[in-house]
Amino acid sequence: MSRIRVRFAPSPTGYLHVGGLRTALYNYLFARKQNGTFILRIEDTDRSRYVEHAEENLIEALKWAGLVWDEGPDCGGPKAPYRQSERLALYREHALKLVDQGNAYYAFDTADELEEMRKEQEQMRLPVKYDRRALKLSAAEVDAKLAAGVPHVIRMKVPDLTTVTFDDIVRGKVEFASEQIDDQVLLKSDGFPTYHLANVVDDHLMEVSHVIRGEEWLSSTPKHVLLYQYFGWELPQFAHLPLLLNPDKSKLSKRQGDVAVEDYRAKGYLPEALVNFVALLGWNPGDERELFSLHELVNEFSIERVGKSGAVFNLEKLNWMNAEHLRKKSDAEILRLLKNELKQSEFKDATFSDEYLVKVIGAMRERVSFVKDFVEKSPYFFRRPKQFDPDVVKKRWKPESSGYLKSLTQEFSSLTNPNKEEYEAALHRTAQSLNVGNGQLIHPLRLAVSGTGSGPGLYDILFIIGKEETIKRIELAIEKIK
RNA sequence: GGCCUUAUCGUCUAACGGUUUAGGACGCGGCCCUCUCAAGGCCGAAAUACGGGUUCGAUUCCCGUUAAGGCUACCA
Repeated sequence: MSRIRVRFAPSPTGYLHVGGLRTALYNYLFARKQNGTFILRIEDTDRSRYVEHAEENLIEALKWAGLVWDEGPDCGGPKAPYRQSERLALYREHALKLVDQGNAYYAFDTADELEEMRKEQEQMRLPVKYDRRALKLSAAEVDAKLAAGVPHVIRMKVPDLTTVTFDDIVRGKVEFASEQIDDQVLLKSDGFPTYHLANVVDDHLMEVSHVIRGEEWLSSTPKHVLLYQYFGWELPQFAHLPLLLNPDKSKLSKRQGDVAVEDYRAKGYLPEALVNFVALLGWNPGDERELFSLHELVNEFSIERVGKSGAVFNLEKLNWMNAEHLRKKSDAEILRLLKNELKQSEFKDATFSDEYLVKVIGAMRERVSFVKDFVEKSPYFFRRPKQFDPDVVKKRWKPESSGYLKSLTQEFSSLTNPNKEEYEAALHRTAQSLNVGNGQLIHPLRLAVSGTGSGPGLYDILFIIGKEETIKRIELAIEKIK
């Protein structure tokens, strides 16, 4: 049995698409599970779409997600180079070989001529396809044009009247009539290969055993199969993954939301959550578990369980999953993330001890979905309330409240280093002496110290901000009530 | 238009012909817990696109219809 070798072969368009992340992830999981090799190959054969720093962004996003490759442009490997723009001679050599064998031919048509041809075909409601006009040229004419330096491409010659068949791991047997297959350009006039040629040549030379890619490639797979046959190479196994969809079921794209991994990163999603989420878009373990670490996914993944139908990218479930992954983290991990978050917040100049922040984490971890929620949902742990929620004020601050709060400050003042229970006891005592229900004190007090009507248990808040601060905040609130 | 692919709750999905009154999760609604908000627990509404076959029996197999998507470049 030959070694498992798979690759993720993105074109550097400037960012990593979440669909690309899913494809990369499945390749990675498949390789790791089978003890195979995961290769990163950059398909930069379109000079007109060159984007600066695209490759760095791609690598950055992949690393952020936690994926690690064994061979690639950054780390090298036995089949280097891993950037197609650095392998041009290879493609030319192979294209020429096909011409020699009669499986490909030169064509000298201009872009305008081709466009006109297509227009006519469309008008006559014919399938749009290269009409092989270049094949009418005699050998002498071709040589003359070549010698004269006329711009040209090399096209593959698709056989007539045959059926191209291949087995796809996710879709089963797929067939195409060769009449439907266009004489695809293999080598462009700028000397660069098209995807089809470069992809086949590289996959063979890099000994790729399984081609796992998006469904958008299914239609061009017969061209690739033909090329393997022309070269006399063994076919890899193909697995075409279902597409990731917009809410309207079209292929996931910009315009309808965020598609770049970096967008999700910037919005505060955890890499574990994004990875877990996209893993489940088209694959499931067969039982009812849904929460997985990358490591667990490696153990559970099987390409046979990949589904066939497209999956809508559902943000709400991603949000839930982010909360789940966040809550699973240790205090120490969240502390690191929170400190980082604080540095980018309005509190970047304030300092808080780790001990203090860990208390905040303990109080808030069941109430947040994102790290930034610690700051956004409970800013009162980092500064005094700036304003008091008007709806809550209306409901909780009655005329008698300021008197109650005053009593509370007196009671609290007598406490030394109170813990949660002592705050609670003190509040109960005050309520009793005032002859009112605990709620008459709890709600106004919560509002006074936090500015809002919701959050962790009141005594947790008091304990965290401390006695001096509690009393100060109550006093400031009393001013407001007046 | 042509070719290819797909089709279970709103969404992600389970069910590899019978154990199914079609299961789980997100979201949604209700209840419990409770100082609030969450978390948690319980309950609920919610789906096999349609039509033919095959079979003792179809979500599951076959055909057709419909719908959706992908591809149809000297882009990947």
